Amino acid sequence: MKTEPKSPSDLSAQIAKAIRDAIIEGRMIVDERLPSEAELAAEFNVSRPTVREALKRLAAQSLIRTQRGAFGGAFVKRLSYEEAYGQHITTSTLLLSMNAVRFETACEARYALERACAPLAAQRRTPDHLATMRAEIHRQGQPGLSDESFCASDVTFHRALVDGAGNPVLSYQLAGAVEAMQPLMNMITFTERSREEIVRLHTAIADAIEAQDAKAADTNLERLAAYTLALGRDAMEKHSRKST
Amino acid sequence: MKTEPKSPSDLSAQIAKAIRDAIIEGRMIVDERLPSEAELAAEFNVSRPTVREALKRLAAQSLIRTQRGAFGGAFVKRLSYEEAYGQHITTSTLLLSMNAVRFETACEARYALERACAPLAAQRRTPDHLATMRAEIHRQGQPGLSDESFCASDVTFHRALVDGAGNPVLSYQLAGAVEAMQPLMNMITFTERSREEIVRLHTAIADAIEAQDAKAADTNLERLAAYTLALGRDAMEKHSRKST
DNA sequence: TGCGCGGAAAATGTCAGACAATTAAATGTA
DNA sequence: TACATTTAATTGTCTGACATTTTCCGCGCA
Repeated sequence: MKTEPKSPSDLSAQIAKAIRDAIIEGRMIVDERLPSEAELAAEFNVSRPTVREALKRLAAQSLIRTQRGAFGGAFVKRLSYEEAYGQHITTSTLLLSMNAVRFETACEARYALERACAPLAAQRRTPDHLATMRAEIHRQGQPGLSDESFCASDVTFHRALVDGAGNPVLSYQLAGAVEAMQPLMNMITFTERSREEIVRLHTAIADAIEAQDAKAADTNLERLAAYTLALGRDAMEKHSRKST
Repeated sequence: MKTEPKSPSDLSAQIAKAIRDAIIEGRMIVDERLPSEAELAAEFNVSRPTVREALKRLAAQSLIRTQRGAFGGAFVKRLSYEEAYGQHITTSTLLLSMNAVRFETACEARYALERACAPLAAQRRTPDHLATMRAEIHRQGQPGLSDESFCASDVTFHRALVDGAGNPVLSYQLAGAVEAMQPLMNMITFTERSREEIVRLHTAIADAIEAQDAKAADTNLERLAAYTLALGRDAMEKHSRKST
């Protein structure tokens, strides 16, 4: 007398879904303890390994944490910003790398979103954000910096800009867009001249943010978007010529 | 002679991480088959259930899919936009519900991002997008619509707006911001007057998008943001008064 | 009475072995 | 050749056991 034999097999997925729904719909609150594996097994009429597979699925999504020992068990976990960042970045990166997303598409998305942050960042940036931006600009001017390091510094710069908006939800959403672009950016070879131009634009952006001039920040971000797009188009073209 | 007894216990997490890294770093490509569970068990020197728990973790993140039968097994999965949407929405919703995010913060993030899409949507919207927007506006004008349905329709309207930008990466990033707001929006009681105002603004936005007038779209989105913020503040205030 | 220590208990983590279910390829047959 | 049957490989599930970790409680001792 099985409840529903509709979806053929994969009991652990069904059980995971049932528990996940309970958490999402708020029927279980943070730090509440789930029944023990044995109890869940009895409740769902499956064996303990099956329940365990279900719990591991939830653990992979940071929905629960487990704790050994007496009065241990599985607990609904408070999803921290950091973990959410991490998951979002992983997903975004894979999405881009596995779906042959055009450089233009990713670039457009990233700068559109970043420009949305700029006015807020101009209002609210703290000395900390400005210091980070300046430090990264300085690093980007160092000769002998590898292309990878240059890109990594670029990401840090832009994250500081985004964080400057002082809205953690915005930072979270943007993290995916900014970080996921890095693998695509890494394919670009930055000549000395292009680095100079980028540093120039970064400086202009930092200046505008410091001066709380939203309009100037937007203008220069737009220029940077256009320049990055051109660089990327160039690199992609070379790349495709090589493989043809 | 264990390889690394550094992190005590949770072999399945370590194994999952090892495989996940291999996929993220591109050492395994889409549709490539992983070794069978028995082979992985031998390779990592653990039992099959432990390997299975690791694989379930990866399956929960849509990194692999499994297939039964001869020549079945676990395969690296192409992460589809839809699945990525789903994961992002789940994570975003939980992040907001579990971290006592202020209505203002979420609202600000959402409209900042949406306004970033508007100019692109004005350029590229198709008749389909316009039709969806008009249909939802019509629904929102129906009397007797529950607050929940009104909110759901609101989400559909805004997703059509975002999709109108014709950039799937942008749609993906925005999905989290727009959908995750719904539980917060659901706490608002929409009076007849507030619905009228929202419908009026939605109509103005749809008109602007249809006329490809980016500036008008932006202006009205800004107004909608301000109005939503005011409604939300009101609702939150009442809510906190009730519980005090 | 107060304190520390050790065992019991409860829970997750891991293992071993078995069987069921499913699927594609190989094989046999008309 | 075309179709049915067998077979082998692989995941899905179950049972039972043991290892490990952690908390709690009671006991002995000062």
